[in-house]
Amino acid sequence: MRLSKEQAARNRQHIIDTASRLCRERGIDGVGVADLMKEAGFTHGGFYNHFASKEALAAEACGAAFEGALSGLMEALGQGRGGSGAALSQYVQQYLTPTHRDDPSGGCPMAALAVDAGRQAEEVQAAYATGLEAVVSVFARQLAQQKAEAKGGDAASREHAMRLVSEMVGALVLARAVADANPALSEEILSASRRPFSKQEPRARKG
Amino acid sequence: MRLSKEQAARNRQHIIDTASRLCRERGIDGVGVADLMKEAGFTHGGFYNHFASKEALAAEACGAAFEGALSGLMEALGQGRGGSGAALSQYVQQYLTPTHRDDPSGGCPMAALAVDAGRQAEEVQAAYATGLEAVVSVFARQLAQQKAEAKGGDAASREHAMRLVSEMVGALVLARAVADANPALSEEILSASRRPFSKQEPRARKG
DNA sequence: TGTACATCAGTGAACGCGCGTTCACTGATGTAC
DNA sequence: TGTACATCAGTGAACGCGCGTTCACTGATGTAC
Repeated sequence: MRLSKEQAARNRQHIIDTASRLCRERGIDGVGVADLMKEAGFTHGGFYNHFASKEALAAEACGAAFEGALSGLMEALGQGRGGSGAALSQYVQQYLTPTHRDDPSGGCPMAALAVDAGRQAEEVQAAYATGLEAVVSVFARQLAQQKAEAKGGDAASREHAMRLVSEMVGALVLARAVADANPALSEEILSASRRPFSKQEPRARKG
Repeated sequence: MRLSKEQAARNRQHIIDTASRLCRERGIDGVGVADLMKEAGFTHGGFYNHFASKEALAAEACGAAFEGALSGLMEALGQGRGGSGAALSQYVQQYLTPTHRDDPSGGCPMAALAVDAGRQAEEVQAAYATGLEAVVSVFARQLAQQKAEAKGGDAASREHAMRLVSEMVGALVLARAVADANPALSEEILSASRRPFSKQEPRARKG
């Protein structure tokens, strides 16, 4: 039953990617080793051939989720039309949609793992912190570029990036929290934060 | 061993309050029925004399956490000095402190239960949604009052409230996620969102 | 008001179940000669 | 290049443990007469 090194490495990565999705959907403590391995197409005994512990896997899964999110972010910013400002606007608008809200397993790890990470061991938290720092710095660079284009200087871009990321993550997390129980409120939360980035989405008429 | 109705009701409330703290700290799935009852000073068997299920308890605990948070919010807004704007500013600044960050069990349920609520049954999510709606409407009323004082009209106060709550919750949740692994980043997240509400906290000098 | 009995909050043992982890085993791959 | 053996990814049973929930029991409270 021994596999080639290449196949073993591919299987290992497949387990990490599966965990990355499942953990975002159900939370780290909501994913059992047996569950995970079954979902990945294996029996659970082989888990410890790849990982020292569930915690070690969780840290790798968290890192993998951020890798995916970052490459998505870079791609979105790279192909933006009409200047860097437009690209960021488009990214933020797409982030704050019901589609993203309803897809935690494929969506933003900052939002899906936020509360979890604070309760996990430092190994997981470190992966989260590295990913968050990377996202913030990409946002800051983009905002600085945008401000330079607008001849406004790059002052405080990092602080601006922090606040923007906080609002995006907060809105997504709150929208998810009430999505089933109060869909109208959930949609309202998303659109409130989305509107400032949209030229086609005017504020609802005053009652 | 039968207790008076009053004592039984007090014990029940004590269990709910204990659960409210523990769930915010460890997450709903992180609190066992036996754990909880022991922490409250009872043996675990009696749990089902008070609650139909752990889920029912979780919903009551979530509701109780929001009750406490709301009364804290009302109190803070009621005793604000220098107009309603100052009171809200003070509340937001205190919300975004390391002290609050490091006290999830006594702190904001929106932040502590956000990701959890999205994964829980509708009973819990409904309690969360009710609480969130109440917080947002208190914020909106306060912002409307503040804008009226500044003769700016009350336009879009609710939308403004939504965005503010999203940013506050996002910042707190992100700050907690990286508090151990990257304390400097954690503090930076809080101060970025806190500064606009503070007159005494100027932006750090440009590098 | 006094007595007899039903109620029910709390106790602690027990239930089946799934958890993370360990283990002996299999057999194709990788390596030493 | 060919043979002999060590390696190790995957299997599936088993481990101790804690989970949510149920149960028979206790005895003071609440109630009916």
